[in-house]
Amino acid sequence: MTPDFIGNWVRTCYSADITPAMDGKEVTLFGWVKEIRDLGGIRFIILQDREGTIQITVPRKKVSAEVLSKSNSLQKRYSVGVKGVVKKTDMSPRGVEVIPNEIKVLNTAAAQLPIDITGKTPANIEARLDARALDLCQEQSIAVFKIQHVALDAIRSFLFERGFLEVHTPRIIASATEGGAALFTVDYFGEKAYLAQSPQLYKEQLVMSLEKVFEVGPFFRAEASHTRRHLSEFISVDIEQAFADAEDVMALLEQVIQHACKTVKEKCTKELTILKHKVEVPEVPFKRLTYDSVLDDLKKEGVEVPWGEDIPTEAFRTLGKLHPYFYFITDWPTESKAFYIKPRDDKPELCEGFDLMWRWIEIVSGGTRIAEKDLLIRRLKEKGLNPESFKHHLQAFDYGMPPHAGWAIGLERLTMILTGRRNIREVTLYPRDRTRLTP
RNA sequence: GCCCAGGUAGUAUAGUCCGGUCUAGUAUAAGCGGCUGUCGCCCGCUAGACCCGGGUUCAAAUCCCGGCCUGGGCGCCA
Repeated sequence: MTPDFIGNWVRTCYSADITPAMDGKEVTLFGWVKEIRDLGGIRFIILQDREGTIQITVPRKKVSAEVLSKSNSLQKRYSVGVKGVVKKTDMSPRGVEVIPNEIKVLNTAAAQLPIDITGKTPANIEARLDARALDLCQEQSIAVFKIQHVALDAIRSFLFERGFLEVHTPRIIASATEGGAALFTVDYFGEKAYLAQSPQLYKEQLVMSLEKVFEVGPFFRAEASHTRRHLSEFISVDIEQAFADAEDVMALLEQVIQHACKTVKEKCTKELTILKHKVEVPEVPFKRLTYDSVLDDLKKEGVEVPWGEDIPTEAFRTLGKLHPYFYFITDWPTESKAFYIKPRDDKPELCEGFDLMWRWIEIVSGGTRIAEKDLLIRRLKEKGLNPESFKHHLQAFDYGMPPHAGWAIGLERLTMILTGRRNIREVTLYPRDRTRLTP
């Protein structure tokens, strides 16, 4: 079939914009055939676009031969344009339908689709990701990414209003930022380079000049994780603030999270309905649990964690049952956190690092950073890292590094919470994990 | 890196434990035909699958071994 030309057609509205009040008005719609229900003398075509669906009703005896033959040639996923008249009716779900005057087939599609787009036979995550471009056409997928967009937009506006500047630090770096986590290597004109696992060191340097910065971008970790909450490439929402400590940025963070939840709840009612999910707006301040109190609570639940060690996932799952929403864990042992987290002045074995938890999942980590060069060098050594490979970072500390603090939100993990999805790959357009590099 | 589970039509599944009426069932999708108010439309017909290789056996989707692939858990972390 030869596709029609789009010509001078211009979309007048999205499917979702059509209301019974528009009865009799002519509209031009673009979209895709989602479903066809042909009853013989009357045919219903469900046209889908980004904003939803609308029923195109084709009564055989009341439309032109041209429209009848075009509508007859349609199949699922055909890309089409429809010019027609809105008709108010109590016989369609939204109280409206469109009677077509002209139909353009802009492109065809394979008859047998790799996944069911009507949702009658839902595909597994593997089949969905293999056919991701098509999978993303499903209204649930669209809802997920609209919610992510709204949440990120809310976070950005919130930070803009509080004087944060958006920055972009390098993805290609010469040495590890944190040690530990594995890095992807890159051939940089014959020199060995790495993909950044975090903007940590750069954003810290920027507080000397721009004072309050944030960055939204992808970062890379070459950990061979096999879980529902890890990706090799993930989006981090990072902030760093001069003349601030952990308490300051925690207060900012809980407001950011609250604002994102509130905005999504208000603006995404349609998407949340599609996903059958409810977003609860958390009250601030969030609960603040110290590492020591967490260990005590776990002990009461019969879970022993030796002091000084990181809390294992199983223990976090227990903790998540005790605290079923957002909560902070503070006062971690200095040794359990990264080298740049500031030890407490009064108790150096504890530090000013914190995690923001949601049930059993860590979604944010942050803290007061070390601003004093000698202490930073000592901490590097204690962590088994070579200060020499951090010399370019360390030099910044010779020029008036202010006290500062910051955090990093895992955007996909936040999106999981806001959308109720249980697999991080569902909330990632094209996820990269241990075994998936395509599509 | 370690551990567990699993690969049956386009998709999702039953059957596998305990080998044989499995000539592999069902739903949905697809193709053809029918139907003027569907909204998971309905009805009839058609076509469509046991991951690969080896072994055991009279007989393997089913049991054993190896491989490949996938999902999940742990560790690590966002």
